[in-house]
Amino acid sequence: MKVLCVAEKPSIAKAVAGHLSGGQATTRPTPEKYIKNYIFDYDFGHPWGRCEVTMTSVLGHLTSAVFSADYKNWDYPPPDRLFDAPVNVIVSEDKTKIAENIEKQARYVNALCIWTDCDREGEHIGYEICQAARKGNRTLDIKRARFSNIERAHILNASRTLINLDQKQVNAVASRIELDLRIGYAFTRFLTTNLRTLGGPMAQLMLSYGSCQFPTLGFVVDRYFRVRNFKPEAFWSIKVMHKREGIDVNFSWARNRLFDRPSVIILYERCLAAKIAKVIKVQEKPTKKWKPLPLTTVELQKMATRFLRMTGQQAMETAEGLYNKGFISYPRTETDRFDKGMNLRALVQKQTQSQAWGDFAQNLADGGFQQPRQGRNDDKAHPPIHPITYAAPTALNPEEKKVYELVARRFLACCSEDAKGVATDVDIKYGEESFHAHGVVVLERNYLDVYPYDKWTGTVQLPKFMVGEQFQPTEALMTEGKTAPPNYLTEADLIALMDANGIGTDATMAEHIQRIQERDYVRTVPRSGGSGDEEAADAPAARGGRGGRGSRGSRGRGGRGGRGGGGAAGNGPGRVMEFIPTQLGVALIEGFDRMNFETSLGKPFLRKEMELKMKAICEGQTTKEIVLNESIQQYRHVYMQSQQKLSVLKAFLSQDSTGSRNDYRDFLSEDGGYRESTA
DNA sequence: GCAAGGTC
Repeated sequence: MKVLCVAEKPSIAKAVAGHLSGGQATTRPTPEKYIKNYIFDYDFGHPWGRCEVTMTSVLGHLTSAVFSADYKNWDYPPPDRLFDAPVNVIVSEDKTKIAENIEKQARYVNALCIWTDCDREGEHIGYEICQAARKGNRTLDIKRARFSNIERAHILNASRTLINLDQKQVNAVASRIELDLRIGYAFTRFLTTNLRTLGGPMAQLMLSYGSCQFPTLGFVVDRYFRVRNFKPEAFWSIKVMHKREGIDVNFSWARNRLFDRPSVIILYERCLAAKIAKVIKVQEKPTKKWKPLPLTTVELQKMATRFLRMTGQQAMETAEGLYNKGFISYPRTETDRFDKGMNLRALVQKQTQSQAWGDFAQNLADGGFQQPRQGRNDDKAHPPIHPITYAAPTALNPEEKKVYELVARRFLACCSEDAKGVATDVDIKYGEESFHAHGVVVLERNYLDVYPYDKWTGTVQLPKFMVGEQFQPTEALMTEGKTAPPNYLTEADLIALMDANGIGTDATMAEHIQRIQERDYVRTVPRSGGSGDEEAADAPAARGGRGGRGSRGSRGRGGRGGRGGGGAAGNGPGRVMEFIPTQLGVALIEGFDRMNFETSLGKPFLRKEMELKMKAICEGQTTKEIVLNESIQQYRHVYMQSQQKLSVLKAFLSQDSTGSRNDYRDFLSEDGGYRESTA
């Protein structure tokens, strides 16, 4: 019996061949420089038994969907013909050598075993491999291995419990490919050729539409309007401060704030009249700050943009470099839980060599090790991102050093203990009003020692208070403030939105963000100092107690998580980049919102719909043919509407090109309508 | 010249 095994990428082929052969595989080069064939013997058990094995790989997808040559021209046939033009699946030009290698190897074997990633795209790639192999051999027995990591025992187990390819998943992906091609090409040509006639800057531009890039742009535009149309509201509050044991204890008002000044004045004056505050509750209880979850791609990108002064794209390129050098595991994963079988202690041990975090790792190795928390996501294809082997700083360039450090520290944090502390809560009654103070003392920093990206804020120690005791507050203030607009989106925010709404995959999100910048739909600008916090500060409106006057208008800091706090990896505050749409970007989104009443291309719902349809195909509730028919009809309808109301879109864009000022407020859609986070 | 998805 002879078997051909094919993996999705060279690293998997190498690892699997290593395990199956017991390190005894013979390596042969192929015409494609990245790909090698491994030859060895292996006993698959029933039914194949002892086999001569050739193991090789592809590099992702082998094929691509293309229109026939009659549709090359942008003007004729008109773009809407792309909705039903024939689509051909061909081996991509840069993959012919790979396909030929598989075809040729298939001639010498009886069976084919697919070792692609166990996700939907992997299933489709598996199918592409089948097609290439069948060209060389019509009578192959075809199976697929199911595996989610490349631990030896796991791989050996997978090789003995082979399954069949899941044609439903293959069909789901085939639908996605065809729809993205038809819709993307049709609308891109439609936009570009029609709006070119406006002249001016439009004449030169490429205006692309894509099922991921447009919703990504939509998020930026939506936030832009929320900021622009924000109406600040004045509010008033009462703050009580008491100095004891050299500590200023700030008590916050149980009512937080009211938007009615006279009421606050009355309540405030009652407090002052009472003069004395009484402690009604003192509570001390243990508390902890949880260590982070194992690292996913989305999380890596969010952290890199926050703490490493990198874009998501740069972070991914750097992580890929580290992966290709064997320093870190595969960087494209949705999984935030480690497989129980993984030997994490051995990986911790490897980090003990580090100057920077070796001592911490040694502590874990000496008994401090704790099993990581288990997140809820598992893509069944890859483990969380973790260091594979120790990388000396001298072996890395500056970017790689930062990303590697992040991955290593995150991993060690995962394998250590939550930070522990004691929280103190003090409630007082001052007149008729209740106030509250909260303090935390950190007792054991634990993971925080290796993980400078997290801070345990609010670590203020409170002095002793006794229930029933009375005191005259050092100071009581009536404060006033204004609600402040939200911030424009940072890259981390944008990635989080895409993730929560299923726009793009972990491997492509950063590309979509880059693409809408290339297209001049959005730009990044440094965050200006002004806005930033949920609420603008509390300028004192009046003071009482024994205190004097304070300075006006100091703006509170803090608010949103993730600012500053880089520590070793450091990112100074004040260089946060924000995404704002260009007038072109605004015009496209708003134009589509106005043109197509029920299905706006700018909203993320369409992508979510496609996702649901793919799931339905996988679960057997519908078929590829039905989904393609439905969706093409739907998008053709949107296309026709867009064509009819082209003047609306043109109006938006010509305002842009003449440079006239728009008041976009009229066009703001009330409901955001999409999810703000996964939480 | 256009999409999004793999991977190098």
